[in-house]
Amino acid sequence: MALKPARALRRAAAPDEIGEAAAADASLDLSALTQITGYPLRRAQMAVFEDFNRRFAALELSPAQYSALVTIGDNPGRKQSEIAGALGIQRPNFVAMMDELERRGLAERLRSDLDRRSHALLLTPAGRALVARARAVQAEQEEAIVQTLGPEGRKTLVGLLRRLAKIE
Amino acid sequence: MALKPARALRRAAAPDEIGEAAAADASLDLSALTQITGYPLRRAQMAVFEDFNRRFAALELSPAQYSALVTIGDNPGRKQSEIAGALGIQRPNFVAMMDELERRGLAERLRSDLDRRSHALLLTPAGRALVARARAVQAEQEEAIVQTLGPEGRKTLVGLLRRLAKIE
DNA sequence: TATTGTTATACTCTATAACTATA
DNA sequence: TATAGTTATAGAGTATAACAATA
Repeated sequence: MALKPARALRRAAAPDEIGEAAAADASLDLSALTQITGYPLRRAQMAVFEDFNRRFAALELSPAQYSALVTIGDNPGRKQSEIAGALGIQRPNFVAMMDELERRGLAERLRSDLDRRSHALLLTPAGRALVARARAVQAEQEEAIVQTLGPEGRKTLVGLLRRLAKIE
Repeated sequence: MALKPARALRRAAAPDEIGEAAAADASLDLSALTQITGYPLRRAQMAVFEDFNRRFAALELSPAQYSALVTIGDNPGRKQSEIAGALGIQRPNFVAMMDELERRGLAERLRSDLDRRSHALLLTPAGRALVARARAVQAEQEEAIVQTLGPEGRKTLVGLLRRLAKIE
């Protein structure tokens, strides 16, 4: 279903903005991990996604659902397998997500006339309205990251991550 | 494509940077996702962990197991709950991991005399030998990242990720 | 009463094989 | 034969409640 409400609500009393996990035992030596790329990469991803879930609890959108709706909205009429493939989601796993988005009246599948095997994906008016609200919430998270890293830091980070993920 | 070709061919031109989407379908517009932090952060984490798994297949070590062994080795005698907490792993989930590391003769649990509820964690000689080999493999992955981002790029990335994850 | 390790459990994510209907 | 969508399923990963032993 939606996200994990318990998990999102659990962090309601957290003091800071974005995650703060491993500080429990400051006397522990984690230097061998914090110096390599993979460990802070994983921790940062967890922190940002946790923050995302908290901000998007009211809209009931997971990161994957947000990425799907935005991609459908920017690429209307594309095949289901094209959307899934672009997002790195296995085709079988994308079926349940589309079922849910369709059930909530946010997106729809239209059978193509040219190739009746495929489904053309579109946003509904309600889906477009939700995406508009969601983009505004997302902009707030991005602004929070700017507060932490500075505008240049954020931009540098995104560029380095894109090169590392080979998505540009 | 089939129903409304005009809309299907529409391209939302990215105002900011490059919009040339991911590898699978180069014509898909993912610019709304690649410009925000969360999406490339997730994709980069997936790519780095996939590369980690390939490199560590021979040693049969997952990223989580590597982090546990390194942390135990750098903090011998610590309580099981301290190691788990420092790594952001729930205590119940750490039990099975320790069972496996112990079964493979890499780590051991010693009952503390001071507080007989707790287990002090240590590496075995075999565990220390494996960690030494694993650190060398890890250094190779880090060098591959330097090849992609440059030495300065890698260092900058790790620093930004640490600040974002609030670990230090 | 609180804490440590543990068991049991459940829910999400992800990966693969195989089916159907089309091509 | 091959492809798009689907079903079924299995495996990780991660979350919480509750229990026994110990403090």
